[in-house]
Amino acid sequence: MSTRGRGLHGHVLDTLGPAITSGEYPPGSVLRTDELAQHFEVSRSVMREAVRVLESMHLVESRRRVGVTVRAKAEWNVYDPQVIRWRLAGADRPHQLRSLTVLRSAVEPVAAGLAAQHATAEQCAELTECALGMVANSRGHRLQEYLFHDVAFHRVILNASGNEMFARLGDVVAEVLSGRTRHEVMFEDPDPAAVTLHVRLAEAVRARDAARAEELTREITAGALQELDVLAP
Amino acid sequence: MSTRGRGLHGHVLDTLGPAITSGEYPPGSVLRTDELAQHFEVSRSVMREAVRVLESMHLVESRRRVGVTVRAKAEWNVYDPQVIRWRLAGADRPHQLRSLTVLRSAVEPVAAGLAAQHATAEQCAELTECALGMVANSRGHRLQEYLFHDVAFHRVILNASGNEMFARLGDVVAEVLSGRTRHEVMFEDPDPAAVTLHVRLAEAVRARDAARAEELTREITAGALQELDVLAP
DNA sequence: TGTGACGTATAAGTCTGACTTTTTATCCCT
DNA sequence: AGGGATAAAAAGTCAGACTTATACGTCACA
Repeated sequence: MSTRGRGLHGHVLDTLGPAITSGEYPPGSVLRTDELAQHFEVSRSVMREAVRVLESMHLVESRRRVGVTVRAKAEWNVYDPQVIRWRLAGADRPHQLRSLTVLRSAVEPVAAGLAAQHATAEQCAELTECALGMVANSRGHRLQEYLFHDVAFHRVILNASGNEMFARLGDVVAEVLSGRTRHEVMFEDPDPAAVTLHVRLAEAVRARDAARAEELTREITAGALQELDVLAP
Repeated sequence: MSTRGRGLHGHVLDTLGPAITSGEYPPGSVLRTDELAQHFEVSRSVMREAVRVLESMHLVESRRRVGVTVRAKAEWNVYDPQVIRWRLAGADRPHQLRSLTVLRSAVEPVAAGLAAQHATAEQCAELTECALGMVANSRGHRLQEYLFHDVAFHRVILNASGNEMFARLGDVVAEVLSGRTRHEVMFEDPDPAAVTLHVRLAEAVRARDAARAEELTREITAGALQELDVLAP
């Protein structure tokens, strides 16, 4: 998924991107296009295209007579899904996971409130379906199946909010949730309280109760934050 | 600011990017690199670099034997500052402004709460300074000066939250605020209630009162949303 | 000794043309 | 009509030559 071989420049990015975001090339480092091209055994044209992409993500800055300079972390386009994926795969994964979870705790409650106002009948149906799927897979170590429905649930909420900025966070939430299941210690079944909250949230949206939907989502994201505190001190 | 002449490919992007985000090339449209290169009177290499950047923003998809296809709006990286700027300059500016303001109403209250917990003494000082600047310029049609302090105020809050995802929304908030002053009808002095709220928010952060900071920011963003409702029906 | 003008080396930027690869559409044969 | 060979089209890749901006060192002059 992350590595779709869409050409040589894609392969270069898949190596160089993580190298930069992981700090292998610290901010201020100067790279030279020619050297990189040799190192990756690609032509300068391909290398230049890769550098342009990194530049558009504000990871690097290219200046004449100087080279390609790695920018300060504070300048990176941290909302770029590609950058998020690179960072989640790298060393500061825990830190990144926390940042994103805090973002979730801000955005999702408001999104849920809007979803309660704007969700179509179809979206309400999807929501209850996902919630039921979560319940059905909440026991017996069916983590993959549970995750699938959990991700789908939050995606529907974000989409149903009717706000495109919220909707585009679906991928981010998916990464956070799946990352939690994949990498962190999560051998046990999911918290029953969380499952119940999702079921009640689906009901609240169906009932057009925006305030309740918002409050329930606050509890869900608060739980996610708390869980993170337990796992990563 | 937006058009920094960082080369020919930058100039191409400044034309082609807005053309795509404004719907001049609707989703599904197929462009050909060679034709575009001729049209912009640049070499294919330059054109290819521009296309790569657009591709990294998920605005287009490049496929062999087909061409460069404009992607559906739902796939765009709408958090990319460049994309945001292009869209704010285009036709669906009102829609975009609303989306971003809703995002603000979700993020800023939580950010303010965190800021109250983590702000340094220096940041607290900056905050009160900005608030005073707003007060000083809240009368007498000093809109530019008021805007300057308003933007700085919200930037400090987002930075002080200690969350990098929030911090990177500083530019977005700046665009929204300055856009409001620049394009919309805002000949009158700013709402005195809003000014007061900012002053009180600075106090709340200084007093480490997270709950109050969050609530005050909710009122501020609610006001911004309401203002938008009045101006754009 | 400090300072400013000047020249030079360097690395990115640009262009061109030839070649390769992938994918799609067409055509032909069964 | 269906399926497989074939051709065409567009992106992808590469190599090499040239251009341009600019950091840095040098040297003359104050």
